[in-house]
Amino acid sequence: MSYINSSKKNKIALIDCNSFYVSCERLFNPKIKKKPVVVLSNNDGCVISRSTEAKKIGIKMGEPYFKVKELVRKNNVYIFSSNYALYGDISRRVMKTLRSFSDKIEIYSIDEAFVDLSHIEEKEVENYGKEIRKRILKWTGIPTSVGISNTKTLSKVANHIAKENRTGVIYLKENIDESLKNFHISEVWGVGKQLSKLYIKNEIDTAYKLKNISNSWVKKSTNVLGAKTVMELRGISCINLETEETKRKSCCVSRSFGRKVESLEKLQESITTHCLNAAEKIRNDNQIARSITIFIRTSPFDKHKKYYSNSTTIDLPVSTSDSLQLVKKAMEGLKKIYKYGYFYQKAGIILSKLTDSSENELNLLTPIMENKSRTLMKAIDFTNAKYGRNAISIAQAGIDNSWKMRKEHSSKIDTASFAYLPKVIAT
DNA sequence: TCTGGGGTCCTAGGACCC
DNA sequence: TCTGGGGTCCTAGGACCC
Repeated sequence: MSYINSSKKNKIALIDCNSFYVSCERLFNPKIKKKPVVVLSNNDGCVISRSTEAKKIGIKMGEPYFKVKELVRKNNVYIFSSNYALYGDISRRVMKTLRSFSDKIEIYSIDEAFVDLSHIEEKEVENYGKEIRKRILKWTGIPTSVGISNTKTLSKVANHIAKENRTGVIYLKENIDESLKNFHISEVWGVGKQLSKLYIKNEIDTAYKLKNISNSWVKKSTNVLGAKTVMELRGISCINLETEETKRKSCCVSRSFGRKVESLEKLQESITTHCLNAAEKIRNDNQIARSITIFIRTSPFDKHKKYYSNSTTIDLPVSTSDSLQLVKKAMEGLKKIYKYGYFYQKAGIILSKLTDSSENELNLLTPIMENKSRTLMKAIDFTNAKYGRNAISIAQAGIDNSWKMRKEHSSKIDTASFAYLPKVIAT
């Protein structure tokens, strides 16, 4: 019994770019259209984006590259190392295009966004979705899929279906149950590996069955997020559209090594580099950190060597974004957790307890030095922005590249550089 | 030989206080 | 010798997302 006219319900669209990283590479390389293409993660480690053709061959998402090398060779799959500067740039263009439709938009990740379509008339919704697709494709060259329904979770379902049956746009409003019956539990947004296992053990293997379990059972067996997912499948909106841009609460920079690292010295170099990059990132957002975590680990996959993983967190007396102070603390932390005799595979740092840097101006404990350091940091950031990342660094970061990432398949496209613009020859 | 990186949120349990 | 109970805050670890 409801007084609410169903047409008054929320309508939320999820716009998701198809094989986003692959699509970005294709923009600048027409010859790989319709061909199997794969983009690899940092260090050329795993498959993180696949074209439809590559999916058909049987290359799985997240699979280690070395395991699919044979498949790649046999099928002439085009391989690319990831180029995040390019993907970030294309992403901004896609989102800008989306904003030409509505301000009520939540940028959810690099390749997807929720848009509120509640104001669109019922009979126009699907066409509107088609128009969004068309414009993004025309203005940016990126193909998308659009799923629309009453809640975020349902629009995720709709989007998933649109991707699978290649219709481009799905407005899920009637016969939702039929769709949910064919929707595997593990594909539901918010249901990961662990929850899938739990649900399947309890004979809940489709979205439809999850929708119909009792509230008390979900709450007891999972947590509030589990309960929210169930409500959302019922069409009751529990997860709001976050249209305000928020600043990050922590900032992590970490990398696997191209080659295993044993010495403290090399770890110091990498941690210093990561720390400088993280500090620059938070300065860019006018933030300061109160806490810094350093972590190192050996490979969890190597069955023949002993595994070691450790981290330490240091609270700073006063929040800062000063690279030199942060690096000093990071080095202290690293010495605490470093153990000789291991072959390290990855190292990183996390800056946390981030706040707005303006908040520190009122803090009487802030040393006068802070002003001096701020001027220095500004000069460094300016120079690095102008002459390229790490144009100015500190000696501690090292110049020997032996531990740095592998990146053997880069397309080297840089949309911020004139040198990489396609050339047109007029005769 | 080779298995990514960067986030958020939730919760159990410990520390602490009265 | 006996050794409470309830509240809050914090954090590490886990689960999830892309």
